[in-house]
Amino acid sequence: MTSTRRTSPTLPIIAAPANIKAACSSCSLQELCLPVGLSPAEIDRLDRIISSRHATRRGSSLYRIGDPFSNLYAVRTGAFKTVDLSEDGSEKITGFYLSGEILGLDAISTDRQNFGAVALEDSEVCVLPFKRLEELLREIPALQHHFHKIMSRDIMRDQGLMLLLAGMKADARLGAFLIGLSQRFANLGYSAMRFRLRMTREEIGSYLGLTLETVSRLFSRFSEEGLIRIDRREVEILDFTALRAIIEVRD
Amino acid sequence: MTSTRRTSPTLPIIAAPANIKAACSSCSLQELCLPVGLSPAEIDRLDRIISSRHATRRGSSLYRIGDPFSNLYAVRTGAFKTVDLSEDGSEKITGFYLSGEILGLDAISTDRQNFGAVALEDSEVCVLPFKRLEELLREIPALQHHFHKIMSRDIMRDQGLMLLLAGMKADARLGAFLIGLSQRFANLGYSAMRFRLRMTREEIGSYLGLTLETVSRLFSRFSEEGLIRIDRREVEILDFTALRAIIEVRD
DNA sequence: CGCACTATTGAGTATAGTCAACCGGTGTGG
DNA sequence: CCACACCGGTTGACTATACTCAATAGTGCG
Repeated sequence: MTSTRRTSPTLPIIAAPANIKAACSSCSLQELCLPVGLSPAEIDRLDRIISSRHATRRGSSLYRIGDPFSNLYAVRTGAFKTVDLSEDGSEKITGFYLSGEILGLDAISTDRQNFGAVALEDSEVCVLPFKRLEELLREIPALQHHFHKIMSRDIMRDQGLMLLLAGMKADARLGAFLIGLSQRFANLGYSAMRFRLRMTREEIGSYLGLTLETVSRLFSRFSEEGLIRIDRREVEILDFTALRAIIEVRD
Repeated sequence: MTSTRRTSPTLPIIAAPANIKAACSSCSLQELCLPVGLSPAEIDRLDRIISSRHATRRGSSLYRIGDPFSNLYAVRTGAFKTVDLSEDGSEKITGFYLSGEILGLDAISTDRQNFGAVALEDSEVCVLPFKRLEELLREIPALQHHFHKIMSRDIMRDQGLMLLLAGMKADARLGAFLIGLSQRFANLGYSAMRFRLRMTREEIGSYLGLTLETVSRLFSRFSEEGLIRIDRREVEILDFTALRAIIEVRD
């Protein structure tokens, strides 16, 4: 909504010049991203393999389905969606990624991108050359273990979503989605109770296996019931407990 | 649920004695499991960290939710399901695991088992102490990369299931399930066209987000339509192409 | 032999999907 | 600068898909 306004049409999509190259050592996401638990010296070694930052404009692709895989991407600022395209052209959203989260882990197994990554707002990522990262993992046990935890967390999260999709009714899905977003924003230091959705109703529906109409109706219902306040994409959670209660009603 | 009945109370669940300890070097799953692409010398080193095999009787748990995490498990023979228990006692199935597949990857992130693993038939696993495995990954780049691929493949597979659950109708879900099983059996060298289901209709339904009645009705319908022949748990795929066609009708 | 479990099938229902109209804000072009 | 078109969102009416409840039958194990 608003972000388009802020978007300067002249901003090119380029790797950032070397002088503003990525630097974990000075990054505010240090405690959420790859460097967790590393010593300053180790962070410095990590810094050295991160070739560049990369800006992606809202609506543009960071990578497309079928692209050869060579890098992982750590979201620095902004937000992304990953999308699966079916033959008929319709797209399904497989995930949303916020600051500190890693994109591209699924491509390791296939050496090609299996999904496309599209920026939901003007965003910036750190480019992590995977080959060099693997070398570094061999040398820094703490980084190795943390990387395994990151992949494992992805598996966990996906399984959580599977449970949600397989077992929950529409209202519980949307409730769980809001609570999940709330927690992720809280982790980033933002308010857990008030945040802005980065995606449309249609994108939420695609992700949750619902239609945009159902999502819209549920937002209205939650609002009437006093669980949330919602104005366009601004969400305020008014009754966190009641929202949690909705998702417990799992068959 | 039911499984308690069949479990013989006398067969102990134990680590196999040392003389029949796990040995990748002589395992028929070498090309599907961890050792993919390793030299004989490297496989030997892998062998040395695999402390034991472990037999699990049909219906018994390999591990339970909340167990501390220290090992991964490679399925050697048999099949497992992983289950999530909700407070009210109902269980949801998050995955099925056949020979050569790795159990427990989600627990790396939490240091505890997030799901329970229950044998669908009398089964045997190789126990992989994760700490020692990580050490070995640091020393054998080929093993490291393959392990990353295995984790990545898990992420891919989960995302595939998410797409299925979020976007497909009941018949497409079941069709995709059958085709997926068929491919996995084919990988193991079994027939792709004829196999035995290891799980009940209820377990399939739980996994696919359907009721057991819907699963049963769909099997009947597929059967009437000449797509498959099914007798209890014996499945024969008669028209693979038509089955594939069903799952394309997404959205 | 009988019980418990698994599976099949039917009838009625509820949930979410489909189709459609409408609204408001935003950005574009006359 | 205003009008208009477009996109995202809301709401309503109707419908279809899959769920619930229920009855029945076949298997396999104790």
